[in-house]
Formats: sequence, structure tokens, C-alpha cells
Amino acid sequence: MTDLVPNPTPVSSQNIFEKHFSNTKSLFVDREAISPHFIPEQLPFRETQIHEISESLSATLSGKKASNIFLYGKTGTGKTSVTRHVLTQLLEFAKGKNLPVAGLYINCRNHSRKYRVLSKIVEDLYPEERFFGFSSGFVYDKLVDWVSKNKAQLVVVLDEIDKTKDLDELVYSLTRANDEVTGGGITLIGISNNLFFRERLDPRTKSSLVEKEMVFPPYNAEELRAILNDRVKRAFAPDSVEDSAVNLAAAFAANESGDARTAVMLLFRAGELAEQKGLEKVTDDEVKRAKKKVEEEIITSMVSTLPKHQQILLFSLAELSLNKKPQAKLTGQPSAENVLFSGEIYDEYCSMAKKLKEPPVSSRWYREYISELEMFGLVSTTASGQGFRGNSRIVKLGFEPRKIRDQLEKELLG
DNA sequence: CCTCCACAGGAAGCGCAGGAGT
DNA sequence: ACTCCTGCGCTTCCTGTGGAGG
Repeated sequence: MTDLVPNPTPVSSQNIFEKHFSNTKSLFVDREAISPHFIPEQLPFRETQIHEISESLSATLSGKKASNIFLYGKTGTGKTSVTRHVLTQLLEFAKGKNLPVAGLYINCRNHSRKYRVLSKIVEDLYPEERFFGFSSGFVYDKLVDWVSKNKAQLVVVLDEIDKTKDLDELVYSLTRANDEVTGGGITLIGISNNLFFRERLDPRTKSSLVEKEMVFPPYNAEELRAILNDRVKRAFAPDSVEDSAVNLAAAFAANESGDARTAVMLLFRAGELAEQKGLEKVTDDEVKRAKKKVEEEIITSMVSTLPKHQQILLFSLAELSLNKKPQAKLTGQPSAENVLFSGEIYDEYCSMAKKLKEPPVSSRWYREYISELEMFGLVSTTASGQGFRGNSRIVKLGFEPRKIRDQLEKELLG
């Protein structure tokens, strides 16, 4: 083997791969099983949903159109996993019995318009043909043709359906297609994690899309623990994760969102951290550190994807809270707290923007920015209340000013 | 109590980019 | 290729709100 590298020049006493190689006894036996995309064949605590959906869809097996279903629930509650699971089972079964049932899954985040969704459907139905630049009507006819010709029951899953711009027209097209096909039918399954989305639907869209509906509740700590334990068994080597670590990860996730995805993610990261340190077991400590790390990553990615002027605003905010000046606007008691007024932040933002040769936005829009940053959890605001004049807001950074400033410095100046 | 201050946040409207229809 | 339409980001204008101060 060494002959392949005839004369390795020793650069340092230790090869850079040494530290990666020394951990040959990995804590993981199957990383895939703990990745966010993994869909286990058993979906615990979702038996009722699986049962209901499959019962409803079973109509397609006897050549009838099934009721359109609308699923909603927060992220990581298993909507997508359950639906995909049921759909693959349905298609497998139908294939085995040679029944004309077809199904496809579309994420509306990637196909945000009616035309895109229809093209995607048709492209999946005619895999050999391409449909670039054909009219909406042509694509629609192709869809109707395919269903009629095959006398097929087509199940279309529209995930993140709230991302569709012209949903009313899309639903109308697809339901109208049902009237036009001669034999066969189209069943819709809509998935949304926006709980209020259903209320905002056009009444006609609502009545055709929501023939049946189902709520996916968040998982509680106990359920999350069971889910995590199952994943741990698949993904980690035996006895390499402490029970308390699993409990902690479950508790964190349950406390925040009841989101299985973040719980799984947390444990995966904890595993990586433990491995890096050459530990034999994943403990509470790693879970805590993983949580901190994940949070920091979220902040970093959030901050860097912010529109430029919100970045400038955050930067000004960080600067101001770092060099807290004597509270000029205070009329009352001295405050040790690092309080920042809406007005002074806007002033700082304006001068900062000018320094960066950017025309500052209006104060009205600045207020809108602050609200948006608050929604992201990057800042928090309180009413000024007693001791301060006027009806104003006091703004605080949600995270360490120094970190935010350092990152934005790179982002804006570097 | 009234007035002023320093904002909050609603309403209307404007210019623009990009998609749909022709 | 060309208009037309529409959603989006934003400005302008405005009314509302709560405390300070006379």
C-alpha cells in the first residue's frame, strides 16, 4: 500500500487524517436511520391516522374515487411520513393485484403555482415526454386523457399546500377534471402545517378540498421518547446512548414544539459530538451541547438569509447594545438594564445604512421589520410603560449581541 | 385636565418584476 | 413579442395610545 505514495514528505508529526481515523469504533451503526428523511415502516402513535387515511383511500382499489382529505398539524408531527407511507403501501398493493391505481407526491414549496403543479403531475404520468412551455390547457388535457385512457384512480398528494399561490384555481382545475374524465378519477390529499390556513380558504375550495379532514397533534414527551428509543435502536450501537440523554432530548423537543424531527436531529447531533470527543456513550451533556449548537446554527442561518436591510437593522441593534451609552432618553429611574428605544434604534439604523450607501427605509417600514424580527425570535419587545415618556417600544436582542455583530460584520462589510 | 411627545399600527396607493393571456 | 394583471415591498398619510409635564 505504501508503494502508492513513493515519497511521502512528512509535513507534521501527525497526519491530518489521524484524528478522524482513530475513532474507528463508531457510535453509529446506521446513520441513515436517524437522518431527517428516514421514514420508518412503523409510525408509532399514528395508527389512527394511518387507519383513517388508508380506509378512505381503499375506495380507489375498487375503482372509485376516494374522498379528498385535508391534513393539518405542526411540523414534525408525521403528516408527510404517514401520507407517504400509506401511499407507497397503496401503490404496492395495487401493483400486486394489477389494479389501475396511481399516486404521486408533490411538494408545493417547489411547485408554487397551478401551472407548475399540473406540469409536474403530467411529467410524472408521461415519464418519456417533456412538457416545457406548453400551455396550461394542453397540460390539463394531457392529465384528463391519461386518467381516462387508463381508467385510473389517481391520488395526488399536495404537501405544503399553503405555499401555492393560486390554490383556488388549482383545486378547481383538479376537481373539474374529475367531471371531465371518462372512467377513473382524481383524489386529492392536501397537507398543511399552517393551522389557520383552512379558515382562509375560499368556501368553494374548502368544500371540495376538505371532504375529510384530520388533525395531527404534536407528540408529547412520552411519545417522543418512544420514537427516539426506536431510532436509537436502529442507528446507534448497543448501549451507546444513556437513557437519560434520550429523555432529555424528548423533553426539550416536547417542551418547544412536539416536533419529532427536531428531537431526532438533536440526538443525532449529540451522537456526533460524543463521537468527536471519543466518548463511549452519549450523555445528557452532549444533548445539551447539541441543543445549544443547533440553536446557534439556526440563528446563523436565519441571520445570513435575512434581507439586507433587516441585517443592517440587526447590526445597528447589536452595536447599540454593545456600546450602551448613558440613557439620554430616560426621564425616570436609573436602569442597569440595557434598554433600547425604538426611536434611537431607527436613528442608528439610518446612519448605518447611509454608511453602507443604502437608502434607509421609512420609519413605518422599520417598525414592520422590528415586528418581523420579533416573530423570528431574534429580538423581543416590550411596551415602554411607566418611567418613559410616550408610547414606545423597548427592544432587546434575543441573543448575544457580540455574536450577531461579528457575523453581520462579515456579512455586510466583508 | 389639557397638550405635547414619541411612537404604534391601519389604510391607501405607488412602482416594479414576473407570470399569464393573446 | 406584446400588453395586461397581480403580488410584493415600500412610502405616505393618518388616527390611536399612553405617559410626561405644565
